[in-house]
Amino acid sequence: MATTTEPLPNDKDQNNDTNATNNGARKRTRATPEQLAVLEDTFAANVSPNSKLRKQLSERLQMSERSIQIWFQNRRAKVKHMQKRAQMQMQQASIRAQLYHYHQQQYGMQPPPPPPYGTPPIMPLPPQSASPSTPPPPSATAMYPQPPRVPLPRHSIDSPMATPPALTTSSSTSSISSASSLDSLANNIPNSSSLAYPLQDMVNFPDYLQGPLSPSPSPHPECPASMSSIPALVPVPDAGPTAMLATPSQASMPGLLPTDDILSSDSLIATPVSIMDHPMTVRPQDIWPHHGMRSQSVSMATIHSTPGSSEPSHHHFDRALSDPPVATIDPSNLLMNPSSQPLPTPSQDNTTSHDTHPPTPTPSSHPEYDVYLNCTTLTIGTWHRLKLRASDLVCVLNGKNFEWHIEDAGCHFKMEIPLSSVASIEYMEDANGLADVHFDISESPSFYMETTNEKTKTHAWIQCSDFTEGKQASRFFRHTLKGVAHQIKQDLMILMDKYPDTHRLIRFLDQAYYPSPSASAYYPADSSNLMLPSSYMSMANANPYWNSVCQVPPQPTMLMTGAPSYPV
Amino acid sequence: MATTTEPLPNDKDQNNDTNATNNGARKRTRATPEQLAVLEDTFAANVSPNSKLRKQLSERLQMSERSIQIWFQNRRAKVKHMQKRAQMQMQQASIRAQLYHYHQQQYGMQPPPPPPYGTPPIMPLPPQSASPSTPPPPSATAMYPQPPRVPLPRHSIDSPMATPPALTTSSSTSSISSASSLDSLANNIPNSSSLAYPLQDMVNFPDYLQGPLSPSPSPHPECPASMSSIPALVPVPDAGPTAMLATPSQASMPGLLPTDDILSSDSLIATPVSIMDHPMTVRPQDIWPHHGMRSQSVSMATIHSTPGSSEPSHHHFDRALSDPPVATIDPSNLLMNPSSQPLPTPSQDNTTSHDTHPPTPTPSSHPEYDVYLNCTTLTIGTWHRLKLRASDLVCVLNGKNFEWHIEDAGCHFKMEIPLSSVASIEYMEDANGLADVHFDISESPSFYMETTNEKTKTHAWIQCSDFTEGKQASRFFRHTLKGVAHQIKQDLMILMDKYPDTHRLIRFLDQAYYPSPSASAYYPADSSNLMLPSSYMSMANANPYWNSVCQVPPQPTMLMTGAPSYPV
DNA sequence: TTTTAATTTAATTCG
DNA sequence: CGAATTAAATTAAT
Repeated sequence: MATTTEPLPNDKDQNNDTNATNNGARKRTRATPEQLAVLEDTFAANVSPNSKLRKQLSERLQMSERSIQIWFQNRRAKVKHMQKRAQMQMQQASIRAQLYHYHQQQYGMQPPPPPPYGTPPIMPLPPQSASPSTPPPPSATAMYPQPPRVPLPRHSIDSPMATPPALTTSSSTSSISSASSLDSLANNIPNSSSLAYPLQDMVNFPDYLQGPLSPSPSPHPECPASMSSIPALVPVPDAGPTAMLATPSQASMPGLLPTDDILSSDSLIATPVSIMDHPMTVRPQDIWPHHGMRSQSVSMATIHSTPGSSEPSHHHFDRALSDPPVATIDPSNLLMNPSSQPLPTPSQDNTTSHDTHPPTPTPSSHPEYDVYLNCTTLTIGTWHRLKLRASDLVCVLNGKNFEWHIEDAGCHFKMEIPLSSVASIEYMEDANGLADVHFDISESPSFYMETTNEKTKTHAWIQCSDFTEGKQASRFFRHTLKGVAHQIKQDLMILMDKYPDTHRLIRFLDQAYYPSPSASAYYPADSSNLMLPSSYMSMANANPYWNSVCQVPPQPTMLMTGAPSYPV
Repeated sequence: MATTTEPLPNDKDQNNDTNATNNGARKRTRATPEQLAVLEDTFAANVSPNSKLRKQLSERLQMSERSIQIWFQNRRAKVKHMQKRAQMQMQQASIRAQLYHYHQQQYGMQPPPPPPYGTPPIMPLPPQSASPSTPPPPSATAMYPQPPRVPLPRHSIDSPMATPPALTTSSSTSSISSASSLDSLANNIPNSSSLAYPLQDMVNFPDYLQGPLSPSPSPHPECPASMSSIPALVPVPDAGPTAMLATPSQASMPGLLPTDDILSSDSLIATPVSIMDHPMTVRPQDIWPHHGMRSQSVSMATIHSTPGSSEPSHHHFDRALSDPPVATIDPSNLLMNPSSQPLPTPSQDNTTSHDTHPPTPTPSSHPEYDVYLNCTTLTIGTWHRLKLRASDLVCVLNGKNFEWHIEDAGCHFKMEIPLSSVASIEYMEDANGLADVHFDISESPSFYMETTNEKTKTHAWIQCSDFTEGKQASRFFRHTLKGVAHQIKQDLMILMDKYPDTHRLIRFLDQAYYPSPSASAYYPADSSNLMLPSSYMSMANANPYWNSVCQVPPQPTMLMTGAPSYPV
């Protein structure tokens, strides 16, 4: 009772309920910023720590294990909730896009003006979706300050060809404007009666499209991409599968302590965490109030399909930093891309994900090895995608492209970055055993979503518009993957091994400090060397949950710091 | 969709997982109040219905069988969890009692003041157990609103005799105050240094005594009553084996439907329920939020031993409704009561419990027959004891006393009610095939706990303080047994047969209504007559789990209603 | 009001 | 089936 410094464990059984009377007087213990920093940092790498890690956190943070557990529960719930909101926005935007397109086709006229908030009145939507009692989700045009608009080429909105709803292959292409310009345009159009007729008289929107907007307790809406039965209505998610996670350190959180010994080794490797069933789609500012920048959400999606091409070619739209790309919609071609390519989700059996994959069903037909980058988070601008379960985020160098795969509520998205457009890849490790890998690219990625032909049960990728919130991926050309340091470092080395031409791109930077002394207590003095893929494999296999939450293998971080093994 | 009124509650098969993405959007189907009422009512009589009964419930409640099953599982787990919590409180109180007593003996001074919350500072506890981030568990004295305190006779606390720790027989008797007075006293004493010395330097508390207070991962603490190795430390559970169950109807739940046809006959008699390993110790408000009254937990136990008497005599303390009894402690005599009387647990072979027992090993040496009252619940005030397994609750008229036996985590308790103090026994049957038997008594019962001499392996009953939560048994003189109607009715008839002088006490009241028409679906038209003990016997034998959860035999309830068979 | 700690309950997984 | 865990929903404190 006298000598010990602080590692006095908490009374592991105090949590057993304290309120003896169960009198609802719950006492709230607010987490201090320091505690929060550690918790968030841990959450960034492991959204569902096992009891051992929780115990370590408990000791470190002087919180009860119960509180730790509850914090993580609530944290996951929070992300999930955000995702739900964001997805609703996405679908609303999608419906608006369909509407707009339908109008284009049917009447060759300006689309009905969307209301300043929420859903357009022409939609047979329940009033409460736009009722003031339920504040409309901070969508897009309403919530975010409009960026400086670059005048758009008029032709992009001035070709209202009255194309009939093409249910079959048709080369008709209706160009529409990009989101912000459309919105600004639409907002200036009075809600004329001729445009406000009820659309549902002609079009029966399937339930799942009205899903989240319906007042009825409809089941969770399906992915609107698998809608081959209604080819004219192309849901083009616009807000996209925006998901997020950032570490407080990334967000330049003030008062952040260099907490580093969270990612304990053995406790992490053995965690049979349950994999969350929902991918996360949230906006960064919902989770990280420290993000000063507010991204701008957009309202209208665009699709550019490439008929007949089994792999969509890269369309490098003319773009500027402040000018979203302009694409065209041709719904008639949506199902013309029958290359059934299931989403590569190596993390579902991702115990081998560190290994080079022999020819696997990949989004592309390149014979090259796929190299997977095991990461927890993808960040572009302030848009984030958090990997809570295996399929939420898959980053792979596949042939000549980097591909970021995102699965959200059954919808598969991806963006492709040609390796040729990558200017540099920077690996930066922090003191917490985490690392960022910055991809500086020279042009916008290409965006795709997967469609499912429900008749043939085949899948196809169709190009779509930038699905990141605010189309940030079209403006910010630095993509950052965040992951466990040595894990992603190894992936990079594998990458260099398989793709020697990346040597000139990759740089390993030691951002900062070595692990703090206290970290040694958590990282056992395991001096095992950096494992090469062959030996790494077996280790990964030891934990079937390997990639699901990007758990860290039992390797001391300090071995990862210092000079890069592959200086280029 | 047109005719039915409203009983189309939940779409019983909507849960077939619409989301193809296997995003396990766990659909939570919340039970309606009506469903809950039925479930709780069923649970009150049968905590583990078999599949047949579950199926009936499923049809009746429009819930899936799976949901029914899960509900019961969770319900059992809930009770069990409550029990664990309550027992830990009990043990904490016990430890405090020991501490206090130790102080009394060692130093003849006031006990160290307990801190406002949690464990006293003299305990070797890690600092963070009192850190602000982890608020200590609110102990009984802290959480419960203190009742109006009745001034206690000062002598009860003014005899701080410096008795040395009596490890052998000693007639020294140190009087201590009752719980509330002790707490109030202790709280007023400043934490002077002379009292805050480390006690463990002189006394090695066994691990199981420090159980919930210890920072070490101690295993589940044993019953503190079997501690003959440390005779000076007499664990006197104070919160006692509080357990509970009440039916929603008893708790005057609003919106309760007269559901009555739950206790299906054959499905009940054949249920091979697994017997839970833990008795239940929960507080009523944990389970029945409808209980308006909040019991007051107390902090200090008292013991009054009766040296040399093989059966403790009844000490009728001076008591008032708001004044807990005051007793004395003489730990030297704790092991002086070597009548090894195993707890009579007739329900372990209780298929014969309806029969008159020939001379069995009973707590008393009376030659009279023991008559067991098969019941599910004992209720005193808002304190409840639920019988989940056989030994959890045994109610027996044994010679001249009613005895309520309670076994909790290896600890045996009982309270004795002299037959002479019973003013009336009322049998009231409800429409659900359950019945309450109200015992109105004229004085407080006597309370005992069983000790085990670990050397001789003999057991002994020592008198202890009221172990019901809040010492309600010392204030409320109506004891209610709840059980299966005709079962307990028969027991009463047997009782009257064996103890003719109880005729004047027992009254059979027909509380209410006949079973509702819908009940006929669940009570097969088995018009078998009220079985007399002789014929009843065989039937009871058919189910070895007969008494463990007080399952109801296949007898129509309506036969039980109506005029009492033994009008007095 | 929003955020978040905490509770309750339905459901899942594993042994 | 139970134990442990988790998610969904809710409550309540901030």
